Amino acid sequence: MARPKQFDPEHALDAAMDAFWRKGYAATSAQDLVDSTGLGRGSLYNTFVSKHRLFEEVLRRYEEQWTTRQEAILEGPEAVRERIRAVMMTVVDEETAAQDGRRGCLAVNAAVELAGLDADVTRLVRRIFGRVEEALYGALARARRDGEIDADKDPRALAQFVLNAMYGLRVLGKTADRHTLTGIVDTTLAAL
Amino acid sequence: MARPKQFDPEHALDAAMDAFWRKGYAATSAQDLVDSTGLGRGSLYNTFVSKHRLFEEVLRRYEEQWTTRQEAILEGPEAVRERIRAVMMTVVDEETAAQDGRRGCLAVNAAVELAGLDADVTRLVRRIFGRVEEALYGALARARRDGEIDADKDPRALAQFVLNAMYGLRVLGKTADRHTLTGIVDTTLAAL
DNA sequence: CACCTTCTGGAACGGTCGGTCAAATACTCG
DNA sequence: CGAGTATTTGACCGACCGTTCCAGAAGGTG
Repeated sequence: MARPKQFDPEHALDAAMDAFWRKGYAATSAQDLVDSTGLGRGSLYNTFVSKHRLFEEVLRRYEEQWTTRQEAILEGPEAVRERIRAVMMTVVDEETAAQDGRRGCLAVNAAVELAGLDADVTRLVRRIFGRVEEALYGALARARRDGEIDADKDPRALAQFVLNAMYGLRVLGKTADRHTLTGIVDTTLAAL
Repeated sequence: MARPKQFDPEHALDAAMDAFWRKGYAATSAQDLVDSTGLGRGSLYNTFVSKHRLFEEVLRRYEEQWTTRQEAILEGPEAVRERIRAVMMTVVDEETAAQDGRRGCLAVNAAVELAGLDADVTRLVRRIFGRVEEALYGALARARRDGEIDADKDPRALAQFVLNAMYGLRVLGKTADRHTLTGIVDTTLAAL
């Protein structure tokens, strides 16, 4: 019908995600987004409407990618504790791998920066948190039925407990060393 | 020697802390600081040099106030688990009390927004985290000597585990309800 | 009291913010 | 190949950014 886009919107979304992830929402300028995506200002606004809408889209994409990966690990055939160790260790790995700035979890960063101030972001973050909790709950409930987890433990409480520890790692990961973080993972797993 | 200040710098610092706490560093403008402190631009810059220096001063004041309070609770005469429950519940209370925007912990917010990007803030945050960990460690080491905690438990690992859970609460506190948060506190305490 | 220093309030600074727009361009379809 | 439509480019917008500056006010000191 007309001139097609010269860029891949998903690729641009990934570039924008990287920018927001490193610097946060407020500190990432329109110019930063132009630079990181390589798009012109016009194309950027023509495609993504506004900085805010772009950020929402980025969060949705993050949910799609990250949550799906966590769900896949948690639905695996290994022992629950191994599966939960695996998801927790992806967090530790992410935080300690990058030598240049540990950027944490985009959803956690967004929650800390904007929850309560921005209704749309709050809603998106709540959904991401909810999905991960649900995946943990699924794994733990199944493990309890299978006798891997004591019958007197509440899978819902355990799921929230693990989720809490994972998000703690995102915060402590900003300053703590790998040894400390793996120690926390061990202590957390021992409580299941 | 000359004209004395018409305002109390500590009071201004508290007002600035409130502004930074609610909106974060980047999203708080010089105008916001003028409005919240009630100072003129001249007085503000004459006293606090720059937005960045002011934020550092605010973080130091936060450390002084918050850390001291946590240390006081942890040095108390009650059973360790009660003392640790008390510090964790102050977090839960803070997050669920405010109807208008749960602002979290200033140090956690600063860590998530700026650690890795701002060396001065990273250093200050690391010190705050360190002091709280040390206070927890002191309480747990004493409890182990007194037989309140099993001898085969490592007080350092437990201190970091509790610290991690506290910072998780700061994140989850953005979206979770009080019942969920208290449940997490219970599960965490049961692991000591 | 006059002097000197500091503080105060607000105008003003260059720069950047998020966002818009019109002209040039490149594609599809008839 | 010409008409029509959407994308691209980058100049441009008013508002606001963090910061500076200065004229005048207000004390303490001699």
